[in-house]
Amino acid sequence: MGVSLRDVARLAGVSVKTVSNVVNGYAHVSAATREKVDRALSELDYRPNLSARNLRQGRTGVIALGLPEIDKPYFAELSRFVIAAAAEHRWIVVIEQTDGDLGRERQVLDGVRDHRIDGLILSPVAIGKEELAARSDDTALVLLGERIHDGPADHVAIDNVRAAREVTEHLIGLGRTRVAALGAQENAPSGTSSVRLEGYREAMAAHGLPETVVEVERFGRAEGAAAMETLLDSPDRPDAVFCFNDLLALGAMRAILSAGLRVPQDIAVAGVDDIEDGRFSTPTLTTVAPDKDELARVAVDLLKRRLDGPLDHPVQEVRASYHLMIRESTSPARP
Amino acid sequence: MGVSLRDVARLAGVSVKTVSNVVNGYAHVSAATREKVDRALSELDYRPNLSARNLRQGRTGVIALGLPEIDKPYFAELSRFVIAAAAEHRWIVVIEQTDGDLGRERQVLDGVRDHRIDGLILSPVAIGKEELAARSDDTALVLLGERIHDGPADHVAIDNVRAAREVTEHLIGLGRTRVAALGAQENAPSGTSSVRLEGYREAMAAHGLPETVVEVERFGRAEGAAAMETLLDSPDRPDAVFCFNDLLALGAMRAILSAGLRVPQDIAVAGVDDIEDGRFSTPTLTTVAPDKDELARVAVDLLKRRLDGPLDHPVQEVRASYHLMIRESTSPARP
DNA sequence: CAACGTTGTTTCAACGTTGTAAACAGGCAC
DNA sequence: GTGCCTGTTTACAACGTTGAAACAACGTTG
Repeated sequence: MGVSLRDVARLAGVSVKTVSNVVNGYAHVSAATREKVDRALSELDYRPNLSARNLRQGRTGVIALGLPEIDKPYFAELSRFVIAAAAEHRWIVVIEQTDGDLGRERQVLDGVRDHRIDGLILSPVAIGKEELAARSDDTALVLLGERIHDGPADHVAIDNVRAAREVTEHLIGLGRTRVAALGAQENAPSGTSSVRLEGYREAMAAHGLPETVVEVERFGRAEGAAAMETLLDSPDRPDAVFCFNDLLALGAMRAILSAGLRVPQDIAVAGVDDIEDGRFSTPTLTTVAPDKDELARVAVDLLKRRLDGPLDHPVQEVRASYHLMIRESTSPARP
Repeated sequence: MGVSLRDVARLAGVSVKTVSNVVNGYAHVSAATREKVDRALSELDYRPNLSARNLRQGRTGVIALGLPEIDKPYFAELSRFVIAAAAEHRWIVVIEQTDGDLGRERQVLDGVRDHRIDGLILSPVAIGKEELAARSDDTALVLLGERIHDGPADHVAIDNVRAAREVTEHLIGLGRTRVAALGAQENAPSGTSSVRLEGYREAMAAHGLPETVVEVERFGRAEGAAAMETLLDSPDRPDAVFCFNDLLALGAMRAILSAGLRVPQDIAVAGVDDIEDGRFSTPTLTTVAPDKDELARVAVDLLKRRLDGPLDHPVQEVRASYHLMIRESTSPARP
């Protein structure tokens, strides 16, 4: 193994504990001793063994971030902020991929315990609130995203219902009357889809417009394109589409353009997530932009509070901010 | 803390070591004892404390993946495969972001040691081969990507020179004669840019065509768009552009389309990386598709070999495979 | 000058695990 | 009964660290 406190102590001619005290900045160490120890420390290039420190202190300095897929742009961008926020608390971040699969989500919850990871930020897809509540493990947990509200753990997300309503209102405000929702999911009762669908419905109902809802299996470009194609073939083709995320929207735009139609002139398109692709697509994509930095920061802070504070701290629900980014895909002007 | 071997041993009425033996699948344990212990294990829901195990064994079961930015699609997609490949060896993966910054790359190399991480897969941008060679740390290291060849550590990458030459040949094969290279970098002598530039030059020289090379600061969409705009303004506007990655290419396409020109009719565009965006952009993007799964798998395997094998194992250079994905952005037919 | 507080340093034990070596039981051959 | 395998189980020590407590030296106070 590497250099231990013992080696440093031997070289400096002091006890192991004194070296430990110097390393940890303990106040009552004489200047002379401190200097001796410091010299030995740098001569041997000592690095603390975190496994040992953690064994002693019961903390590992590692948190996990459980996501469906790291290579979906939204999650990749979010990860960036989570890693940065965690670094401010001197945590490093392990990424775990669940593929939105229940078994994998359970594994992540378990694996976190195996590795004595200090806490977990999880973006759940499949797991239910009851199962989370029943979990025996007491590792700190923060939920990220829209899947579970009023659950057994701290939670941070934007107000999806309101955001979805606002996007839909925006599309209606362009004068469109056949506004479709793309991205519903049958088997996700309390998930992302259902809250966004709810917002869409509120807006459509408020304006007395008929609803058109298309379901998808997953939230990818391919699914967005396929779903859009069925919409294009329908007798009452929409003149605007609210896609439940940007990938669906990009796929949908691709399908519209491939069919020889124009965006936004023939069909306006909006999404959610504000991924970078949408800022450079042709046309650029109108979207709901969640404050990802805030989401990440709040999630990490909640974890920190949970770890430092008493275990019976009440569960927190935090709403992060967002704003509507209006771009070419819903531009009223003809570009 | 949680349940320890000691607790299980007490309940089962055996020694701590016997429980350890059962947990680790040691052969010579009588069926009766094994059953007693197993019952106690599941009754208490025992989970090994990896900090302790690691302290004992000198391994942490954690590897790090050092990348410039996790939210660049190429790296996000690569991460997915690295995490999956690592999981097969029961490793978990910490993501470290360097922002392509020398100081951050140094920190990652150091931080890895602090956390006693078993190994590091690094995609270097700024750090030099000399500095890596001089590093005192003996943590296993694998380099990923094109930055450093014949360096002090195992290395895996595709043959970038050849790939770049093939893309350029493909563009020339379309009958284009003013083929520009977009993505050169002044201050990266042995980096991604220079190998791709080399391949471009080889192809252009072989056909006696004049070179046009545009530099960029970074490999993002915005830079691709900006660089393309300068090309569009130039007196001898290119009829094809080989961009050194897909983000540059997507930005470039955006600029071309915004200027009212068509891709590929007026200007054909090709990139490198095969990120998902390029499969759904309008038009879809021709690109060099590295086998990311292979890259990740080889990197992890090299790390594994380095960890298990003797320290003086000779440095390995591995070439991963790739293929040219021809899509609409270089299609000869008029879509 | 005795009792006490402060500062600096050390000793000890413990965190949970596993490798080593040794102890132990049973069966078998002599 | 003794010796010797084989299989099973255990005691002990060690990985590197730090909290608690003890201790030594010294200065202050009544």
